[in-house]
Amino acid sequence: MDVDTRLLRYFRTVAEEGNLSRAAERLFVSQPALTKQIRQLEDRLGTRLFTRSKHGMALTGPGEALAAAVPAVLDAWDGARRAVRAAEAEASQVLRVSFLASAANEKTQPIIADFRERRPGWRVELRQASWGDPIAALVSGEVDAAFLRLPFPRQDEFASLALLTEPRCVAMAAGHPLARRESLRFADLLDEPFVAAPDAAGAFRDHWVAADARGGREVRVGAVTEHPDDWLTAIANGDGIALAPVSAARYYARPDIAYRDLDGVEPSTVALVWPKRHPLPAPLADFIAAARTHAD
Amino acid sequence: MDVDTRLLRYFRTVAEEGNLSRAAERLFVSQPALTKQIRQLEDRLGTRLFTRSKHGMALTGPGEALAAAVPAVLDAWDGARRAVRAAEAEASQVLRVSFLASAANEKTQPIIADFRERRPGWRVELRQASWGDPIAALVSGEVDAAFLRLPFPRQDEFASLALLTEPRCVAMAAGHPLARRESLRFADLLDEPFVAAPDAAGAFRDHWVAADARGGREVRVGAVTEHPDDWLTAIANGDGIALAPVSAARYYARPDIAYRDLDGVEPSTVALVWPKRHPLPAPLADFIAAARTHAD
DNA sequence: GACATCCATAACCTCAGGTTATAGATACAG
DNA sequence: CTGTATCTATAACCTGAGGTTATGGATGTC
Repeated sequence: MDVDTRLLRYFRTVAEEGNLSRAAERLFVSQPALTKQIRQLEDRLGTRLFTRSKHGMALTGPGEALAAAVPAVLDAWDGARRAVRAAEAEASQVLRVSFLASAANEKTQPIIADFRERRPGWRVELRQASWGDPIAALVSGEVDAAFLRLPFPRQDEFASLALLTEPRCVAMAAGHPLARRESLRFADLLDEPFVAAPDAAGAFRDHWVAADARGGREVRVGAVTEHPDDWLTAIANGDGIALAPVSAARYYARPDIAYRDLDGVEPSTVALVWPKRHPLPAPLADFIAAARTHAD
Repeated sequence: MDVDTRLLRYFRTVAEEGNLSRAAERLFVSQPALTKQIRQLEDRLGTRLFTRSKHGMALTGPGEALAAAVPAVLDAWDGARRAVRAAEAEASQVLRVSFLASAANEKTQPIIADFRERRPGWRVELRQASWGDPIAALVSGEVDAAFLRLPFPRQDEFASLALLTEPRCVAMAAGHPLARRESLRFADLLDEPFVAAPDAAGAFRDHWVAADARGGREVRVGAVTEHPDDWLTAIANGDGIALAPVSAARYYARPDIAYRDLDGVEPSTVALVWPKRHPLPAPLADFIAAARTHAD
């Protein structure tokens, strides 16, 4: 009997949740799709994996046996994909790094140059990460590392090296009344609508609306964006204001956007992020070593 | 990225064969289906796994990395299924055993009774195996063991315990001219058409047409059958004759079939067969122990 | 007893995994 | 040098799988 790892992920999530409806939400499929898939897995294995009740789904003995065994299957496949990726990097001599916004600002190119000195013939391919899911390419193995700003989703599952920290400022439409002032305090902004990342970004989004500096008050959301271009456009249109690292004034200078110094919010830290795994592929280890020499 | 183990088996077979057309034959799919699936795997992994030429398919570096890693994935899934099956046997207290024809003849029931003494509350569920692929249920894990006659396909991949050996006779239509004789020599049968198993059964089929006793001459095939009922019908109809264990006269007695003693062919051995694996689930180990006490 | 929440089924839709037919490329033999 | 054989790739087509929405049945709680 063959099986798709998708089906095993479905099973694992149902086992963890104990409830089809919640598991379906986590998996971004409808509940009937999930119930059908779980039933199909049971039919093909020829045994019940769950008992069903009003309280949800409880694992049977065989279900527990499968729940114990599934991580090994999924980990083996993850390992296989990583082995393929490492071999492909070796063959093509390309390290893939995803990034958000301005990556590591002015440190980006020196890091890459340092790496190329350590690995003649190699190059670094930079790829834009999705704001809604900045670690997707890391998780899937499409990239080897990423320049991300702390915090990011599932941060404890990855290793990271802080490269630089810079203050955060506020970005607003050039014609915004507050744009007349050279400097602002965060307290001045509590009632302003914000351009924010999607809810799904969790702590990442909280960080960029400075949720911890609001004394429990909810942020007013003027627009939700997932890409820097959309983010800039929404700001320029006056849909809302946004916190930004001060380097944004350099990397995203536009006549219709004003950046103003800001007190009262935590600074922003850029880190190089990579999967927690031992041993690391040698080229990735070299890239990390190069980054370390340029870290603050 | 998710993957189906079917796709990994396709990849592995192509890697082994180095040729899509031959791999497609082994996998019982068409060559265009296989080329499409391999291409899809490459697209999803984002790298070439094979180089193509007139000589066929050669693995690339990433392809070799995947070829090295795939057994771990497939073995992990096999292990998961076995764990589920063992848990299910434990929960239901049922041992599943497949068999061909008359299983272990008169030894079958004493073995089962002995096992039930060792494991009160347990029972044995007997399931007919396919003649064309007698080990399918063993391979898939649907059964825990099987009563099979030696030789059987992929025999070296399984453990076995010979239970009994009996002479082979010849079965023929009751009206067959040779039915007048009480006893025959195999040399008398060389020109007779035979009722045979499918070619795919390999050594199993060779055994039952006594290929090794024919001095290199091909057998004349009067009919190909995959089930005992079809086999008996073909013999009774005079489509051909067949070698049979002498117990067939007891278990498959019919007025329209004559069984005659035969000299000049090897006897037939029934064995209990189970997967080579350590450790064995305790219930299966008990069944094997029970069978051992009843072996010749 | 009404409502909320759980899983299951029905009906439907789109696309994936297979087929056959055939094309293009290339190596080899005559 | 040409024809043939054999390799992989593509096109067109078909059936069934994996998803959806709508809804049903069961059950627990207030």
